[in-house]
This record gives sequence, structure tokens and C-alpha cells, in this order.
Amino acid sequence: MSRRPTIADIARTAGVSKGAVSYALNGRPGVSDATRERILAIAAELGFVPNRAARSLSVSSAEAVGIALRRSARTLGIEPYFMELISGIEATLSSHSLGLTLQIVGTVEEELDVYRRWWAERRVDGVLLCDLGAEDRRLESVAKLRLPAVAVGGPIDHAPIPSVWHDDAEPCREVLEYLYALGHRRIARVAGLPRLLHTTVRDAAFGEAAKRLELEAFESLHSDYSGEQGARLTRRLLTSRSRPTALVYDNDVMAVSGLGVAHELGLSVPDQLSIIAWDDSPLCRLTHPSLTAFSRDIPAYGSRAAELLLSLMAGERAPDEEPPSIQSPAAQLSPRGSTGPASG
Amino acid sequence: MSRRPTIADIARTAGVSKGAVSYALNGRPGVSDATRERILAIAAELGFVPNRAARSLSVSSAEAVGIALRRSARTLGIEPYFMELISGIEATLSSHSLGLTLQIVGTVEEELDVYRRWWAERRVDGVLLCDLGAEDRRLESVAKLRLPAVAVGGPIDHAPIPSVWHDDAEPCREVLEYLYALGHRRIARVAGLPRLLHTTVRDAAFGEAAKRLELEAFESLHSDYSGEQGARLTRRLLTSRSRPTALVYDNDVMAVSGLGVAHELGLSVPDQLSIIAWDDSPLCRLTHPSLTAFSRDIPAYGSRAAELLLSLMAGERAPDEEPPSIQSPAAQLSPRGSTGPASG
DNA sequence: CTGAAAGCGCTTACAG
DNA sequence: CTGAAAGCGCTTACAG
Repeated sequence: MSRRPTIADIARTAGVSKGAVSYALNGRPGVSDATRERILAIAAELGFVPNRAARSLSVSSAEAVGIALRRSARTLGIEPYFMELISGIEATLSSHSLGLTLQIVGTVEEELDVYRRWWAERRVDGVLLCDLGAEDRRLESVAKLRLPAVAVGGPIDHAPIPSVWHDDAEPCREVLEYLYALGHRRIARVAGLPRLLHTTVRDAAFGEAAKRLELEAFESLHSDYSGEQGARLTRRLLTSRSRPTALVYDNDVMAVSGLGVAHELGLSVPDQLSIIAWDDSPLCRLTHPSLTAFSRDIPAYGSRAAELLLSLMAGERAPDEEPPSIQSPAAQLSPRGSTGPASG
Repeated sequence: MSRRPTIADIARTAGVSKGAVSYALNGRPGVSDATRERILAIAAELGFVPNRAARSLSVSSAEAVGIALRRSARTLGIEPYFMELISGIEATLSSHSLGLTLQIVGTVEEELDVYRRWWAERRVDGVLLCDLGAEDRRLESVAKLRLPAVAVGGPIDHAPIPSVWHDDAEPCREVLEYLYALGHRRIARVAGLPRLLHTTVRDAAFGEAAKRLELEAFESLHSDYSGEQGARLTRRLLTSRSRPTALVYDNDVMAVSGLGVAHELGLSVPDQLSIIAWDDSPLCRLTHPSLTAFSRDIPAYGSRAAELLLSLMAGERAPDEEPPSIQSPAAQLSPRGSTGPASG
């Protein structure tokens, strides 16, 4: 038949009720094994696939998860992070036959509107929140909607929703100690957006470690993660009177553009300048020298977030139980060609 | 009320039937203006948003568009193209209150299964096909499903579905003439996947133009678009006995990694080697020198594809009418620092 | 212009 | 173990 087959079609050819078909299809008691077999065979033969809308309407669930991204097309394109994260999320979702609904928004207000609309429409059963802010209105808002949600990032203690996060402070200490061991005493950092949670975590950790190591100089300049700002800030740092011998970047895009500026200024990397990128992506191996970077498995991170959201949606915990945040492994430093001993 | 309001709630408080509410909400005749106003006011006050599943079930439409990507997390992350395309698509869809459902697949078979399932479930009303192949089974398959579909890429003449495409041959001629004018006579190209349609279009156009210009040497080496292969093929080309003085890359990722190889081999760009990238993205401005590249507005391209799909979904043309493909502006060459006169 | 009813395709108590 | 029925929340002919 060219019309999509329904349970009514199956019921008719099997000579049973629609209820029986539903029980058989969903592996529930209520039909004998023989009948079940027969029904399943007919369903398979007809190529039956349940209509999502009908199913959703009955069980009041959308069988989909939503993700709203507050970033420009430009940023989304250039930052490998998002697509890798989405890949991981999507892998988990599709293995549970859940759909992924994606929307790009311009402002927090728009983003909150999207969540409210999704909730009201029942378009999604849960959402994943990205780009956590140091102060983040979204946490309370989605919690108030009672829309299952997981924050991707953290740590966010005493928050109304759980998060999947990883420690950002330890890598900060690690990288400064590594550079210190290589003899670097004047180090600077081209940091990310100051409003983001992980930026503040790194700000604090870098500050403390720099003080503890008694570095000659350490400063963090904040940026919007773009290559343009990465280049501009790098130029500023490298043309100052006592220029740093090592630069740490909060993402890989800026590190690549920083390397370009070093070339432009005739500084050889790593002889005269060491460069370290934060988010490792294939980008870091594209350059010459290739970039020393902090690596972590972003798709796995996304998968873990999706799994946590699934468990929330399944309502596996008591209403007043502490939301079970999950800590992921911290990023690992992968030394490559862009770091070496300080030339003094 | 904490329960999501339904049209029944509105009907009750307005003292009318559910049908009247539906007419009023959808701007259809069947209610007086006064009643309509009253209903709309109550709906607004209750914060009414229609339940998607119920609406979908009634009107047999999912109010969503699907896109299945057959690329690895790695590729999706590093290629700015996809996220930019998706941004453009999404912008158009959300302005029409349509959702975007995204799925990542491993093989063509999986991809075709996804389309079949989406169709059977009525999860989407239409799909967008990316990464068109020179031979592409998907065109026939989705056409057979009678699932509205638009191919992103082309030209695909006499195809069962329309496409949004742009001319790739003219830019090929243009770039060779440009390099010729700069004095280059030995040129090579690091091309993309040979199975993709636009690769074959470029293969042919480059071949013809090279012959017409009577270049001393022109060759195309095919790759998988990855930085690794870009580097490997560049190394091979630059270490051959008569090395080319200019390299053209089919994407920007490989061009960046080719530039890295030039640095590695101590070749100065553009003095000893000119480099041109195909897909312009912020990546091309990250390097030093910045890369001469072919630019086009990818988000706009995505928007156009989405709009064409919407018109198809609206069923605006007769069943036997020729599918109305849309040609987009060809890519424009943006000369930057990576190209210059041939040194001989 | 308006109301009551049927229907979209599922799921799920409720009787037999 | 099975069947008949109601219900999810909308839309849409069909009568008045």
C-alpha cells in the first residue's frame, strides 16, 4: 500500500484489536506469544513504523531533545567544539531513537523564549544548555519550567539542574608548571569571554598558580574567541616592552591566529615564543609547527551529557534528590612542536 | 495553571466551542471579529501554545525539516561549511516556525534508512541532501518516497528533485587565468573526494582551462579533505623534481595545512609558492600570510535551499512541473597575501 | 457566524 | 489472554 500502514491495518489483517497490536509492538503483556509473533510478522511485512505525532500525543512525550545555540554562524563554523559536541550528543540520542532539534538564537531572551515554546509545544522532552555563564539565568528558568535539562559545563554547585563538567583549574596549574619547567617566566594568556563560567575558573586558577610560582609576569587578556581578536591581542602582547616568552590561548582558533602573528613579526616558534592552545582539534595539527594543546574527547563529553539528560527524562531519581552531576576527565596536555625552552 | 493550557481551556473560559477557538487562532473565517478578539486575548493571557503533536496528527505534517549528514565528528568539526550552512537553513526554518532535526549517519544505507524512517514516522516534512555525489542514489530514493527534498549542490539536470547550486566551472577558469597572469606555468591542485559531484565538475573545468592556457604542468591529486591528506599531498607535490609554483586547494582546511608544509620546507609564501583555498572561512584569515580564497555566502546558500524546500512542501507547483532548481552566485576570488607573481 | 461531532493514529485502563 | 472504548489535543467538514 502506498499509504503509510497504521496499527489499524495490522489489526485488520491479523484479525485482532488495535489494542492487541499496540501491546505486541511495545513488548507488553496482554497478548499470547503466538499472537504477538503473528502481529510482529505482519507489521514487519507491511513495513510498519509508528506515527510519531500520534505516539507523542498519547504518551505526552516528544521523543526529541533540543539544543539552542547562542552563537553566530561565523563562530559556529569556525569553532570545531560545537559540531563535535553535537556529534556526540546525536550519537547517544539516535541510539535511543530520539531526535535532536537544533535552534540558533541571538540573545538570552530569545533562548529562554525558545525553551518556553518548546516546553509549551511539547516539541522536546529535555534540553542541553551550552556556554554556561558565570551567572546564568537559564538554570533557574528551565528548572522553573520543569523541563528536564542538563548543563554542559561547570562546576555549578547548588544549581537547580545537574551538569556534565570537567575540572578546568588543574590544567591551568599544569600548563604553568610545564612552561615554568621549560624556563618561561614571562607568560601571558589570551582568554575567552569573561562572562563564561569556565573563563572565570581559569582566571582564578591561573592567577593563583602564577603567584605560587612567582612568575616575573603573568597577564590574561579577554577576547571573544575570534581569530581577529586573537591576532590583535597577540600583537599587543608581543610588541610590549617586556614581551612574554610563552602564550596560552583559551581556544585553538586564537592560537592558530597567534601563530600567524608570530610569523608576521618574524618570531620563530618555539625558539623565541612558545604557544599553547586550549581546545585541541585537527586545527592544531594543520599548522607548522603543530600546536601543543589541551585535548579532550568532546564527542564523548556530548554523549555523556545526553545520557545524563536521558536518565533525567526517564525520571529515575526522586524529585528532591540532589541532581547527579557528572565529572568528566580533565583535558590532557599534548605537547607538540609549538612549545620549547625559553630563550631568555 | 501549571498544566499547559489547551484549546479546551480557552473555549471554556471564552464560552465558545473548541472549533471556534481553532478558527480564531488560525486566522480562518468562521468566527466574528468580536469573538476572535476575545479568544485571542484569552489565549494570550493563558500563554497558550498549541501542542505540536496534536497539530501534527491533525494536519499530517511534522512542521520540521530533516538533515542527515554523512560525515565524521572530526570532519564536521573542522569544516566550517556545515555549521554555516546549518545556520542559514535554521534561520529560514525558524522564521517559519519549523523545527530542524539533525542526524549524523555513517553510510549511505544508514542515510537512506533515516529518510525512510523519518517519512514513515512523519517526523519531518522534507529533507535537504548534502554532499551530492556524481552518482547519487539518494535522489531517486527520496523522490520515490515522495518526500519533499532539495539537493544542496549541483547542477543535477533531469534529476527527480530540484537543487540549489552554483557554478563551479567558472571559478576554475578564473583562478587559472589569475595565476597565469601572475606568471605561473606549473600549477597543481589538491582536490576533494573524487566521488563528489562538484569535484568532477572542477576536475573537468580545470583540465580544459589548463589545456587552453597551455600550462607547462597541471595535475589534480584527490584527497578526503582532511588536513593530514592535504599536508601529505602538498609534501609530495613540493618535493617533486619540477615543483609547482602555485597550489590550489579544494577546501580551506587543506590550504591551511599546505601552508604549514610550505613553512616546514622553508618555502616562502607567496615569494616561492602561491596558495589558493576554495571555501573561504575565517580560517583563511588566521594564517600568515592570510590565504587568497574563493568566498561565498554559505549561510545565504543554506537559507535559499531551505526556502526552496518550503515552497516544495507547500506544494506550490503541479506534480509534473519541472523542479525549479535555483542557481546561486558563483564563488568570488578574494586575493590576499598567499598569492603573488611566480618567481620562475 | 457558530456548535457539535468526527477524525488523525496511537496508548492504556477497564471489562470480559 | 483479548476486545471494545476512551482519551491525548488539535483541525475540519457538516449542520444549523
